[in-house]
Amino acid sequence: MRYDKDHKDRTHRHVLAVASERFRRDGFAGVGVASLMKDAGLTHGGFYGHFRSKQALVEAVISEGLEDTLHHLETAATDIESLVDFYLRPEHRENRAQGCAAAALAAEIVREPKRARVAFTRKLARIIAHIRSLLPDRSEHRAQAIFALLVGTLQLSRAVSDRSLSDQLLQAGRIAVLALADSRIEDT
Amino acid sequence: MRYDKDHKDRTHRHVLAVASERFRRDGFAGVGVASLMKDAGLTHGGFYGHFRSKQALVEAVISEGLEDTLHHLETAATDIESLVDFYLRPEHRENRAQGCAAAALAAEIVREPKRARVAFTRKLARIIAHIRSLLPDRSEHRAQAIFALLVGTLQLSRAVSDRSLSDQLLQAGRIAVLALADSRIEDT
DNA sequence: TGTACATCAGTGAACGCGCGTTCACTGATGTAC
DNA sequence: TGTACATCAGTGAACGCGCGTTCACTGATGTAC
Repeated sequence: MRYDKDHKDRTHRHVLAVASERFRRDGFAGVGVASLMKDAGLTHGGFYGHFRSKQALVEAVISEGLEDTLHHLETAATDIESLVDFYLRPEHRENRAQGCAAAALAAEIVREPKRARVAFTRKLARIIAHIRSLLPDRSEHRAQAIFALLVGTLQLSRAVSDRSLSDQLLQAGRIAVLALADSRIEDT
Repeated sequence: MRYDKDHKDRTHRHVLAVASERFRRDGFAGVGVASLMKDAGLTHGGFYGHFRSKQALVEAVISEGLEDTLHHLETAATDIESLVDFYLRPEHRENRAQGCAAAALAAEIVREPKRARVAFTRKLARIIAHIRSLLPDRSEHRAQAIFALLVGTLQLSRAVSDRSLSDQLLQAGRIAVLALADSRIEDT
């Protein structure tokens, strides 16, 4: 079956998008090539027409596959309050696949080769720059701490088995982020 | 070779301890039974004399294998400043295997069965209770946010490829934890 | 005290299985004549 | 306009490999007589 000129490109992006969700839900090691391609509506053999290896896919997802989520966060968070509303809402906790990649994958990215960690670092820098732009004093340190707090809060709220504790953690994170954003404390 | 009465018990605890380190470094999926037992100085077949399955080991590590680390944190952190000194020091960032299990494994524990998440929740509650005892106002919310901030900061500082950014993140986390601990903001 | 036997933690070959990867093939459609 | 051929994204059988797991076995030492 011959396809139109940009068919392969569309498939490539589709596989990347599916992988991006599967990785966030099941981890890099938890997603097999065959299972991934099945989710994408294809068979496993075709994978290698799009990516050199599974490792190459992991790196492609980190450097290209998370663009939409980042964009989503950048547009949804127009001030600190909308940032916490967006990030710490229960639906984000429940939906790892479409959620923040840093919260889902940071612990695994540690084990990836330098190239992948460089790509992750670039994304992180963009997020922090965005948060910084929402802060009254444009503090870099404060922006960094706020994002770390968001990531940690979301992760703990997901890992915990007790629903009300999980809700409490989200609430605690919310209050602390707002406190940090308002804080008058110097950061040097 | 017949062994003395508590030999098997010692081996059991030894395998548990080795697994606890390997899991924190390589993730649950990244540690094979054979490789684990080799690290413990044994052969793979013997594993099943100690644990019903790899899954049972994962659950055993979560509910029993992290006791020493928890104890370590509880004794090292006698006030908020020693807590951040202990948690956010570069050696902790570099040493995942002996470091905080929440930072290393929270993102993976999400995928574990309820039983494992219940065990994790208990550990987390103890940590938070300890942090709470260090706070001037004994605020639960603040203690929760502080631990989330510590976890998120450590993870991001580990994932990032740039050394000076990583150091900056640790520093930003430190300042923010101290700010939160001092904060006069109400938390209801 | 000496000998035969029981014990049982640990060994390592073997199992089925799913992994990542390769490759000869398919077949719908664009192109050449 | 009709026919022969080239193209190439996607197919699926097959590969070696390491996984988790099983099990018959080993062999040092405690126990029975």
